[in-house]
Amino acid sequence: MPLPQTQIPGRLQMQLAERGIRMTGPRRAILSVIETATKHLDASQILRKARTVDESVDRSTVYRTLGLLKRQGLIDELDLMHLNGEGHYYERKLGRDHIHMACLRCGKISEFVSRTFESLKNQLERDCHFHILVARLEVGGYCSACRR
Amino acid sequence: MPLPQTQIPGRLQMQLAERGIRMTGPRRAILSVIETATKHLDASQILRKARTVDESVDRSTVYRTLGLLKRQGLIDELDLMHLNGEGHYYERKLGRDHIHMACLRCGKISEFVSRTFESLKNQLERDCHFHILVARLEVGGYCSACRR
DNA sequence: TTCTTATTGCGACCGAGTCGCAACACGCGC
DNA sequence: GCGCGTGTTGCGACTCGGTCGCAATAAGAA
Ligand SMILES: [Mn+2]
Ligand SMILES: [Mn+2]
Ligand SMILES: [Zn+2]
Ligand SMILES: [Zn+2]
Repeated sequence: MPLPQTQIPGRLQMQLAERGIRMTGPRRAILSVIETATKHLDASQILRKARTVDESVDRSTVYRTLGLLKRQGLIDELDLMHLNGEGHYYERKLGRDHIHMACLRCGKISEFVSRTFESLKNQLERDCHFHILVARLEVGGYCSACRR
Repeated sequence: MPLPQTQIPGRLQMQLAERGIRMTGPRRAILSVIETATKHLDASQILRKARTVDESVDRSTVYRTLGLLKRQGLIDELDLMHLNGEGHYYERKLGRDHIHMACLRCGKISEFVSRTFESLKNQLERDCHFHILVARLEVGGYCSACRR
């Protein structure tokens, strides 16, 4: 069996280590895929890419790892308006939340960071006495290019 | 075959009529279920309730009708954080959008109307030149009773 | 190195949602 | 009220995203 390629442990790997969570070959492969992703990936895309690193990774391991990362609050799960089928998309959670806009005509996904969004969440926590762990704002409509 | 029970045509039924969309028995059953719902229903709950009005309604007709109502912008589709399985929930779209909060411990769903949310949407339309047709803000966390 | 325990691959499974098709019924024009 | 064309329906088969139980395996603490 080939050595797992020595790679600088990414942030995700470190964050799991800090929490005392066991690190394995398949996990390293999946984490690196998520960490180096340049767009929102669904589970089957993550699987395919992870397999180019570790041939033997199984579909269920991908789902189990995504479940782990969700529970740890390290990734977000998105619908992106279910533009293509019923699947979900995943992305690393970074400092500030962002809004996702999906164009219903061309399918383009754009992102937007907003101070107002932060205020809205604060208002919610205050007025509703609700402790927010995840907040997902997804919008569907027409992007600047497709709108007329 | 029994006459479809004569019922005052609800708002949804009227809105479809205005748009010149054909009205049928199964549709009337499904619309009335959605219109009289007191909580967020998923497709199988809608089916079950619709069948108490019209025994013969089929699962696929429910999905087709939900698709129609979505395309017409008359209902919203919700994840409610997928607290139970992967299904979606539906509710009539009324005047002002509202936010959904799902308690990850007790499962309670609460709703909240916010002026800030409206401003946020306006800001988005202005700053991103994006024409919003649907906006879904869903929040997961702990409700006032479960938080400590 | 040993030992415990978490994790994995596998295969079978489940449930949500879709689709093609032939039968049906809505509602328009007569 | 009576046809007729077209939109809608029920049905059954299917796809696809995601889950689960289990025996084999590998982490990592001691
Ligand atoms: Mn994003
Ligand atoms: Mn969803
Ligand atoms: Zn577009
Ligand atoms: Zn609660």
